[in-house]
Parts: sequence; C-alpha cells; structure tokens
Amino acid sequence: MAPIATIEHLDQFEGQEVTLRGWLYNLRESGKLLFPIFRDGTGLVQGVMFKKAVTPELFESVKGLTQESSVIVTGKVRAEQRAPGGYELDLSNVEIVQRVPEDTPYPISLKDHGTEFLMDHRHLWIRSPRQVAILRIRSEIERAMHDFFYSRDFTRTDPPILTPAACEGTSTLFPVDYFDDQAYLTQSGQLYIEATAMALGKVYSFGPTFRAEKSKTRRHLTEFWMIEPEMAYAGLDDIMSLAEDFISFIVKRVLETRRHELEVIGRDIAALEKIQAPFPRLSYDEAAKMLDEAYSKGLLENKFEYGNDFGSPDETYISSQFDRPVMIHRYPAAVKAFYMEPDPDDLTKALCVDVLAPEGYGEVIGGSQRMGDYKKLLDRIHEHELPEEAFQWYLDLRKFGGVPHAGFGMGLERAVAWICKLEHVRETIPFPRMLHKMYP
RNA sequence: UCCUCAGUAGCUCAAUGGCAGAGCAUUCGGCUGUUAACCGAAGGGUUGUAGGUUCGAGUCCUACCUGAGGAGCCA
Repeated sequence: MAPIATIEHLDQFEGQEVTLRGWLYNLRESGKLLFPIFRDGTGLVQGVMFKKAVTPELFESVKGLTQESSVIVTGKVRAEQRAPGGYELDLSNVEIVQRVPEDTPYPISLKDHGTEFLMDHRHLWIRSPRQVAILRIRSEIERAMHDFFYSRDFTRTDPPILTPAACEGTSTLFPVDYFDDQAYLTQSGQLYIEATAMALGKVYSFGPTFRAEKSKTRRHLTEFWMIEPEMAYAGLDDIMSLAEDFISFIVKRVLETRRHELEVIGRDIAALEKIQAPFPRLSYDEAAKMLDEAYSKGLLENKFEYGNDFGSPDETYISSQFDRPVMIHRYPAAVKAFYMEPDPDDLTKALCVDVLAPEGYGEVIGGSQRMGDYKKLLDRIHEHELPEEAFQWYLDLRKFGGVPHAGFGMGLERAVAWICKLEHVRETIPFPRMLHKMYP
C-alpha cells in the first residue's frame, strides 16, 4: 500500500509510489495518452497514463472522466520539467469515488466567468486555485494575529454577539427577536472588551460583526470579522505603536509562510516587503492641508471641506503618497464616535487614529483612547441621543476604578483584500454576506 | 438612497432596424508529451419581464426586475 501524500509535499516522495486523494481538475487527452490534472486542496499535479501501461478498463474509466469527479489516485512521483509544478505522477491506479454526471457538468470551467455567476456558485468557486490561495492567506493572517497578541501577553476575551443596544448609532443594526424582546447583532465588541480590559489588563477579541449599511462597494460586507485589542493604562500613542507593530508582524508572516500563495494570485511581493514599522503619522490637520494642496494642483476632483471626515477618494489620495500604511490621528470629535477621549491640547479633536492601507485600500484600522470621565461620557451619550439605561454598565467602568485605556479594531477582510491586492472584499471570506446577497 | 453601465445557448461574448452566431462546456470520432492541448462532427435559443413604435425589434422608446461599478456611510 502506497503512503498517502499531499501535492504540496510531493517533493518528499520523489521516486516513490504514493496515493493522493482529491479531485480531477482538468483532463487533456492525446490518443493513447492521458494527462489528468489532480487537485487535493494543497496544489495541482499532472498525472500521466499510457494506454499500454494499464488495463483497458482503467484507461477507459479515466478517458472522458468529468471535471471535479472525486478520485483516489496512485502513482510514482517523478520530477518532470514539462509538468506544471515540477512533479508528475506515473499513474498505476485511479479509483473514482464519485463521477460527475455528463448531463450536469461542473459549472465552473477554466475559462472566464462573470461576477454574478461566480457568486451564485461560491460554494464551488472556492475550489479554484486562486480562491484556495486567498483562503490560505486569510487563515495565515488569522493565525498571525493570535500569535502576535499572545506573544505580547494579551488575553483573548469573547464579547457577546447578541447585544441589547448599539455601539455606534442605531441605523445600521440587524434586529433579531429575543423571546419577548428585541436584540441586535453586534456591530463591535469594543464596549465589552473595555470591561474585560479592566478585569485582565490587556485583552483582545476576534469575532464576527454585523452592519446593516446599505453600502454597495468593493470594501463592504454586512457580516465581517474584526480583531480588537484593548489595553488598560494606555493612550493614543500606545495603540498607534501597537497598530504598526501588528500590521508589520502580519505582513512579515505572510511573506514568510505564504509566498507561494502570493505568487499564485500574482501579488506584487516587493510592495509588501516595504511594510515595516514605523509608519508615517499625520495629524488630521496635516492630512487636510495635503488634500488642499492636491486640490489646488488639480490632483483631486473635489475640494476637501475642513471639519468633515475624509471621503473615499481623499483616503485613496493620502495613502497613495506613501509606500506603507499611514496613520492619521486627532480627527474632529464631531465626526467620530461618542466614546472617544478629547485631545487635551485641542478639545475639538478626538484622541483617535485611522490606519489607511496603501495602494488605495483605505481604512483598515480605527482606534482611539476611550473617554475616561464619567460625567463627560454621560453627556456624550445624551448628545448622541443614546438610551442611558443600556449604557449603565458601560458608565460603571468609569465609576469603579476608571483608568486611561485605548484600543483599535481591524477589519480582517479589508486587511486580507489589501495584502492579497484583491479587487473586492467578497473574495476574502468563504461565504460573503452583502447587501441583497445571502445565497449560498 | 443617488449616479453610470449592462442583461442574447450551461459559461464568456458577437450580430448596420432585415435568416440567432462563435469559442468553451456536453455528446460522437481522431491523435503516444499535452500545457486553459489540438483537429473533425452533432445537439443546445420564450434575446431579463411587461408594454409601445415599425412592413419588420436582440437592436429604438417607456416602466419594472436583476447584476456590476462609483458616491455617501463605515472596518
């Protein structure tokens, strides 16, 4: 019985007979010679079968085998320059586990397809080599995130997904029936990990978040995964340093362990190699000045109105001026969330930071120092017309041993989209949830 | 929600207001080194839906549906 191998590690079996378990990716025929290409989730390998070398029954069963039929194949591994991947399998047996019927052929061919068709067949599309590579990179990024925070003595604490009230505004919540009451799907775990940070010091959370925004852009999902660190006794500068170390760590890890996948998707690796801390830091005022100058030079279509949040084209312009992520800090408090601490040097500004990814990917991280004072926080809750009762527990955090604390949130899918340089976040998650898109 | 564009075979796309076409996929045949193999043949159509203009509409007009891209909002 031949040992079971994976295509990824075929080089360890050169000259040996192995068994692979996978699917038929493609089949080329040349008379009495067959070239089936197999995939097993770790890569692609081409098999060779000469008619004379096997039984007629075996040859006929492989000849005309349909795409994506599941197979267990046995053959001898041989280095072969003519084969894609560098190794080839001289086939001695092909066991067909399930044959795709001819009258319902596998819908995703090796030719081009449109977005709508691919999205309707997302459950099959994820088998394509490019999608496999992206999902492997996503997985590696998730692993790197956890490694980073554990190596820095953070404790992972999981916030609830069903929540009684909004974290920021109420217009973008998904309501759900909760017995005789109404609950909402969480928009962010932040408020809850502020509480766990007061219990454990340095914490982070990683989980799904839900926003019912009617956004139809390449950067939006209604369900996305967010990683959020929160630190007691920390301020804005601490989380800016943390954010640049964090991003640098993740990119370095992907370059170390997923270089092959980056090559599969055609990512420009040199651009990623530049991602090293420190990142450029710009105040909101400095960024606004930059936008003014760009507008007067005709580089921006619309004039930036000081005091507003940056629009998408503004972010793209700013990030295009740097070869690594740029951190913009101290936005006007008026355009930011209610829980942010005002800048003591300018009370109209908030101690917050947005990290804009390069190459036009926009905001991947948003963070801030949190409002420390009980009375000021209560006033903000009233100003934003939020229900005070729902925030009583949150206010308690300022009543019982309040300390300066800060944290940030990174949208995983936007980070993956940037690191993989994808056109759209829909390819960063196995089953994206978008406006009017729930199937499959 | 607003703006722009698109919808024709299973898929990707052609078709000056005048016979509904090709490549891939499928089926049949050929090929002993193919590289999204190639060569020959066959089957496959309510042109998104409903109206309208016209001798004649895939093509022009109106409404609606669906999708894509962008804006706003956000991670």
